[in-house]
Amino acid sequence: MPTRERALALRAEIEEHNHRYYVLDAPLLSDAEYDCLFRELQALEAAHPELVSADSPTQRVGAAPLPEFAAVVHATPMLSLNNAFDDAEVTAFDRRVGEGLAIHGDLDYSAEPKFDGLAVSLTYQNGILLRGATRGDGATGEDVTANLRTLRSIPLHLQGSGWPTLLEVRGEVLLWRSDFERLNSQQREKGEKAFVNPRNAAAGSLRQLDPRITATRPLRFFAYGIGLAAGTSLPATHSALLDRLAEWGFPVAPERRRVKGLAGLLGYYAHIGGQRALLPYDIDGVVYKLDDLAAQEHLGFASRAPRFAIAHKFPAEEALTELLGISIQVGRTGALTPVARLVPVFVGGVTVSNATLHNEEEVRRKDLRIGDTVVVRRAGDVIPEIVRVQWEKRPTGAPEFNMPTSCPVCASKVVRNTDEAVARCSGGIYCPAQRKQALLHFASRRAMDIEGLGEKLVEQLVDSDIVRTPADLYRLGLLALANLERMADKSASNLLSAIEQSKQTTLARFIYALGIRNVGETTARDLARHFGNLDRLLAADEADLLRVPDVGPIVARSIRQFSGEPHNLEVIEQLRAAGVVWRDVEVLASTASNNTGKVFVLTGALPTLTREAATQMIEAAGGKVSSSVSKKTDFVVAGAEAGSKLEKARSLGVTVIDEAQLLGLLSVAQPVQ
DNA sequence: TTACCTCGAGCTCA
DNA sequence: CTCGAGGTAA
Repeated sequence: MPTRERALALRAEIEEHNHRYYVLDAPLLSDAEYDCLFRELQALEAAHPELVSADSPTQRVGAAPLPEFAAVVHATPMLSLNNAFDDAEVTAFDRRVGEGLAIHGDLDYSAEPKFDGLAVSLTYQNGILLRGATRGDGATGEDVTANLRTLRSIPLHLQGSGWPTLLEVRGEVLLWRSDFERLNSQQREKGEKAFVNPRNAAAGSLRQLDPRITATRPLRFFAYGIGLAAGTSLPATHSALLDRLAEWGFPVAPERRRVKGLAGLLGYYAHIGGQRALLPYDIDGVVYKLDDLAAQEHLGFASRAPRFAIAHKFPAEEALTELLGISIQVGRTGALTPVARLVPVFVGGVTVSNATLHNEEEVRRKDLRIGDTVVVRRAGDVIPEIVRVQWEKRPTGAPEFNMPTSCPVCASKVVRNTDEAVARCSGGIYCPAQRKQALLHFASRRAMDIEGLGEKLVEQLVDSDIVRTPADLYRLGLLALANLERMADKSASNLLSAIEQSKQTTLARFIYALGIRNVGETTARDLARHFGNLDRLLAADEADLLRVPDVGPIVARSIRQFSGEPHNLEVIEQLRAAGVVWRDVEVLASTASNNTGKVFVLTGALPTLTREAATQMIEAAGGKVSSSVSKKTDFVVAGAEAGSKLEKARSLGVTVIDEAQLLGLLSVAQPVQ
């Protein structure tokens, strides 16, 4: 057989066995027989490098390391699902779906386990794996193609036929528990650190810059849906779509089922719950999706999650531990937060030793006392929470918790407004804790972006009284930094140059950096845009401030309080004197105000602009971009394959425009900065 | 909130 | 080798 044909045959055969092993879980060959084929192909390709192709199974061993991961903008955002924690919430979901579709009687759902891994997106062009990306914040993720290529359960090219020319498959990367155990014993043998749970091990493996390391980690993939498909028609139901994905070579959960109505959903939940410990991988619940894809489209999305699907989560794992004490954290605004210090306990896959208690009321309600035995869980997957106290184990004489009446850091009086739950230290800038937080905020990435000024450094700078206000940062010299820990020549000069660089900023960033209460990034931008320069903002009275879009009485009062404080004005003067500058934003001209406050909704794929670019342009012109169509929407910008938003716009009589019309609208108001 | 990866640089010991 | 900072993910 000619070499070329032999290579192709070997590839096909190896892929087939990969598929049988990793996807169907039904191998035909022993590992040794498989290795034999694999080595033959490797040898062939080594002898004939021109035969090597990116979709050859030998390429799964991992390409050369990358300097960094590139950003990937998702064609359609990778949203998360709403959660249901009990039967009542599932019942409500089923009722909402029925009402939304005006259907009485049982609905058909597709139900599947909810894998505990990381969400990824795989893009195939003409059947070839083109790109793999992490979910990121839903809009933008990271390009981890080289790493995902090494997963044998991910097809490098699609099988079967009838696949779209452009296909984006979404699914979960995870480790099976048995593979995780094996990986950890290998790690220990090599003298490296073991991972604490399969999810983190999978996440860590995927974030390796060197794909050759990823290749040695037994990661798996399960597909659960698609983000995009162009060039062919798809099945009418989600369950048929999953079957189709299986035909194309993707692993899909064998536990998936079609179920009918609420009873079917709850029955499935109970069934999978019973199987949970027997499954080879970790799951944290089950997912229900309305099966009919057209009906899904009809229901559409509410804010950040689809209306047609929900995750029914298993109850969070709980553990017993002891409350060692309650410490008080002082925030940037002086807010005092009680934090439970716990005897470390492993729960929900991590070791928990702290849990925020939010405020005094919360501690009272749970009646926590030092020395109590408490039930701890991780609520909503992440935040540790004290569920309750085991009263019977309470040590005798344990005193009630009281919020301190003076700040634990600066001893200033603690005040609490009658209508608020939070107690605050009244020390303001005299409180070192508040100063530290204010400085960290000032230096943070979204504010002045002073790289290298982190927690430990701020701690040292404030404690040694080298820095009291943000303006002091700009007076720092090599000498002042000389005696600090971990701050030798190189670090010091890097810090100074980062501080120097931060002097060039924007008005919006600067306003945000000031840390005015209730003024976050968005409000800071609104203020910068409205007033155009800082002096006008500082001189504004409440009435002026209320004219800014989205500024209400509370925000207006906070700003007035800030600018009425001479010390704040002084620091601002010092900052300007030190050379902090920004280009004043021109107040939008009257022609531009055509778009001011107008609400745009983007739907479908625009011919030339990305969603991000369109959003930026609209915002720069004073408009707003919203994710869902309502009566308040002024324009719906529709692109190719616009879906339910377009229908909704028509039914509400909202003006629908295309990209060209959008550009026309915006062109009268060119972005100012 | 915790766990993980990665980087640059400081510290430590030969 | 260890630390601090900065990033990501759930």
